[in-house]
Amino acid sequence: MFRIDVKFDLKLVEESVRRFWRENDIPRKWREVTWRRPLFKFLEGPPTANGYPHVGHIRGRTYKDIVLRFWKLRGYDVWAQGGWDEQGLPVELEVEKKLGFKSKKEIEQFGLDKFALECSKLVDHYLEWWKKYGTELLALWLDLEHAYETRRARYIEHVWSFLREVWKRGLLCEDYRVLPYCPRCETALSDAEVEQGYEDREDPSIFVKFPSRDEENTYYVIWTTTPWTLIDNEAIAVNPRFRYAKVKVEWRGRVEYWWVAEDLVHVLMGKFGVGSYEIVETRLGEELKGRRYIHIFIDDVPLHREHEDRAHYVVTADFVTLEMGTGLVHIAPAHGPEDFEVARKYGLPVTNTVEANGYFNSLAGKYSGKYWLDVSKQVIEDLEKRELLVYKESILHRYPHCWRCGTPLIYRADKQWFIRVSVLRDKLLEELRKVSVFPDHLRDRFENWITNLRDWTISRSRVWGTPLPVWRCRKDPSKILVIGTLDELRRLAKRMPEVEDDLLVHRPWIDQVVLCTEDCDEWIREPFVLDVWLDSGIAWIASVDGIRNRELFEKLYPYDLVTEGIDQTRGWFYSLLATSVLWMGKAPYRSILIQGHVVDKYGQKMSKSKGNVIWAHDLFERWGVDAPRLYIAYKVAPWDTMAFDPDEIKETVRVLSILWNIVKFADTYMTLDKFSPKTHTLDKYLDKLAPEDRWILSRFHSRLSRFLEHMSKYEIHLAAREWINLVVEDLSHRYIRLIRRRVWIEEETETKYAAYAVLYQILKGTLIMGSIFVPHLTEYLWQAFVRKIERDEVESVHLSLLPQVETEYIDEQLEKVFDTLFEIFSEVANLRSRAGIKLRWPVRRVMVKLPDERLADQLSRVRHLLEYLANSKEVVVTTQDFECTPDMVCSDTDVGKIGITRELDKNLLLEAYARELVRRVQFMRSKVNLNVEDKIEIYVDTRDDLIRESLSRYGDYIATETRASNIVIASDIPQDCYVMDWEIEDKKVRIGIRKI
RNA sequence: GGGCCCGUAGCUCAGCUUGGUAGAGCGCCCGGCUGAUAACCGGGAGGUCCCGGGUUCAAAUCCCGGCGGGCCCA
Repeated sequence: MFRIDVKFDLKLVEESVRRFWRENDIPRKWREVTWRRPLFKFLEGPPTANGYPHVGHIRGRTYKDIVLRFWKLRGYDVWAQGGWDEQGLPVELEVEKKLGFKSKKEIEQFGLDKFALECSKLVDHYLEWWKKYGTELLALWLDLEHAYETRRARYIEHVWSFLREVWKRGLLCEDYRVLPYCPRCETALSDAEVEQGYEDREDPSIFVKFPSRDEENTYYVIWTTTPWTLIDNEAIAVNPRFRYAKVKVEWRGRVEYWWVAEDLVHVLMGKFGVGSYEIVETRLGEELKGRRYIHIFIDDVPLHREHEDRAHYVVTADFVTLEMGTGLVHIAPAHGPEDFEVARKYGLPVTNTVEANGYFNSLAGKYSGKYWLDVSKQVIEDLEKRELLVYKESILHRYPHCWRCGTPLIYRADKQWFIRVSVLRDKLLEELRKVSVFPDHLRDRFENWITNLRDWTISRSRVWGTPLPVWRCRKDPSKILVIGTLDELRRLAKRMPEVEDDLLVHRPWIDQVVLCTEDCDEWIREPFVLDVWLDSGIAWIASVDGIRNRELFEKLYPYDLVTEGIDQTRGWFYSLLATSVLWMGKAPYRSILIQGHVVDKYGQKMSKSKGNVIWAHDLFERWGVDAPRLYIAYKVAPWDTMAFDPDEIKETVRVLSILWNIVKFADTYMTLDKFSPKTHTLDKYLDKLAPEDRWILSRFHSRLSRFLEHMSKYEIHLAAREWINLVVEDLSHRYIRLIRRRVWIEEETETKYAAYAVLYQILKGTLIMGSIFVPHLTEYLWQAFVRKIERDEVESVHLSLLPQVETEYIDEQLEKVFDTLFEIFSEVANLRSRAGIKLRWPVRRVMVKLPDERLADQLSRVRHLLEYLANSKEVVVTTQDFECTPDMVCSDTDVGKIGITRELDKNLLLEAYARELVRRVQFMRSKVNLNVEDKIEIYVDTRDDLIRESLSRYGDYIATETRASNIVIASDIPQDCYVMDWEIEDKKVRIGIRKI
């Protein structure tokens, strides 16, 4: 099943590994919680089942998996329960899209019950994709069998219990508030939701004059970007401390008087194109207070006639600034939180003529029945006609949009349910400070958010969500009852639909539940559902059914880690914190890892409309799983934005193929030589280790140590880079190259087995380390190599343990010596290519001058390695300067001065020819597909004396290198030979080989 | 308007905490190896370290001010 003598094919590898895991139940064994080992407690942030998983999700889930695997390999049990977010606006919108609905009315016509069932069905559909591509295929071993689901009755009961607790503490409130509404979804949104939807938008920016009632021919000039709110205007606000000017202007051929802030007069008159003007009077804002104006829609919107006694005058407010506008702010109490506050203070009427769907109602007179955006246009037109529009332009600004459907939001006053989290601000900050935030520089943002925290609007006028568990007494609507559990509900129920629990806890069924108590014989439910963030926010207890499984809950809470995208600072990270601090008095997590977003390779946000989304399914189809995983792991820090370029995955494929080949190399020779780690233990060879063996041991353990260090700080990219360098640089480029000669020796030498013992141990460690990034390939190699050589090793690499860092192996100086060694080799190669001497041609001498005596001394002791690498007869390492004679090429480098001789005497020449011959024979061997151990006979036909001499002097060498039993110099080559004609430096040579 | 992050080779990113001659991978060009072989290895070209100022013997690195990109808050 696991063979390494085949072509490297990642997708086949993954396929057979998946089968192995399935057949041997490895993920379940991996997840097993013994309660005997320390437990790493992870709380899964539930993905919303309203779409297909894409590369952004895969990134986040790869990190989750890497971290979980890491702790498992450190000897922990891991708590890895899955979870799904299945309700709320996101799901409803997908269903609406599917059914082709454009408004909430259509849902009602369709039937709430049918709609709810459609929602549930949609969730089922997407869950399949999430389970397969977002989880199992990715090899994210969450427990999906026991995954928590926010639509289940058991889960919803926790949200209810939480709210009942909030209610008991007097923090669940009902009140009029000005809130952002999505007119498309016809529901209010929370601050957290609004934060996610700021987008640039072009709006009209208009300056309007309100006629004064007290002064002849005089106007107050205000500025607004929301013309439609003028309909519900009730006052003008000025800053009591600013000075205002009454300006005599000539406008459209008439002379009149305008009030604006004094400091802005010049700028504004310029903007309005008023040629000549004159300030005739100035007043403090405070002095303007109480002055009356004529409402500009007094005729069009009859309602305002009724307000004339108690509104339509100048008020003062500190929030008025001079940054934008005129220093006079129009106040529409229903359409701005600040306006609302002012209205409360002055007792102004709160007029709201706009319904939740964005249409003006019958109170709006002339504007009744129109959509707010159209009203804006019409207001501008009307004001223009009436010559009340002083100036009009447009403005590009950040405007809140619905986070799910993209519709611009409107602010309007309505009755809503709140949790008074604002009173908890300090406690939340205090508890947050105890949490480790990765990266720490994002802590400020989180704190900043909490510092500015406002009360949490939790009611939504929607369908598919956790119902607000509030019932109101029919006879006395001031009486409220909050239900915490289904048991309680059943106990008090007077009427209840006969449906299963999971439906009962949803609209419309729950709406039919009528309760009865001693106080009141008929309690009717408030028809709201809850903000979906409350669902996932309660996961810290609901995921394990904590109100019933108290013991388990207490073992898990608080969790060690929660990790999601940066957008969740105000989403899930916050809702977890708020609910937990409210209910339990502390944060539900010890650390949070905040992940960056994924953008496309041009740095553009991925979106369906742009068509640049990379779906998990396509990604895996093309690249398999391990290569994208390693790519994600090493490319950037978890918290950085990642520009995802699928073409770059090739790089990680290359790394993985190198790993494959290294193991294949080891496997080939270890098998050939019957290496056994039980008899050829590393201990046995410790005093026979070559310097390169001691070097790779040191390098491995220092890399392992840094790997652990990085992982503990969630610097996953740095840990991955350590591992990649271990594979590519240390093992492939260096160590294997250095031990090749030793490994090729056919006799059973101790030095060969020493190399095997070292290489084997390091490869095992490398596979275990790498298993957190590339779980499939490492498993495959574990089975194909490690478990072939050690049958009693643990059955899966994922059930093994990371090796300990053996500090006694770490020798920084030795590592430095080898770094220097390879740098010198590099430079020699450079000098050779400059001098036109191929590596195959030996040089007489390499001179190295190092500044550091100790380094020079140590390097000198491994100069035989340099002689081998550089193909030099001699390497001289000194700290003395040497002369660069005319027969040398030299260079000064970072490490020191390096020179090589370029004279080629006859001896060297003969050796060079021998190598040339070897190379050609090797080429021919591979041409005829000979195996490593096949023996051959070589026939050489040449008339060149030097080549003949080379053959006779280096015959043994050539024979050994090419596994030839004999070499014949002959002018006629036997018929059954494979023959090729060659030219070696203009010398013609015909070579024939045959297998014997 | 405020806060945070980022700006280094054609591309993706290290280096910056603790100043000391600018790094890697990919791509490109050239070469090697042919016993890891549809693999592996080496070399080269390529940079105004976003701009300007300051501190310093010395700045990619520290400080100040801009510019550009991203995120967040108002």
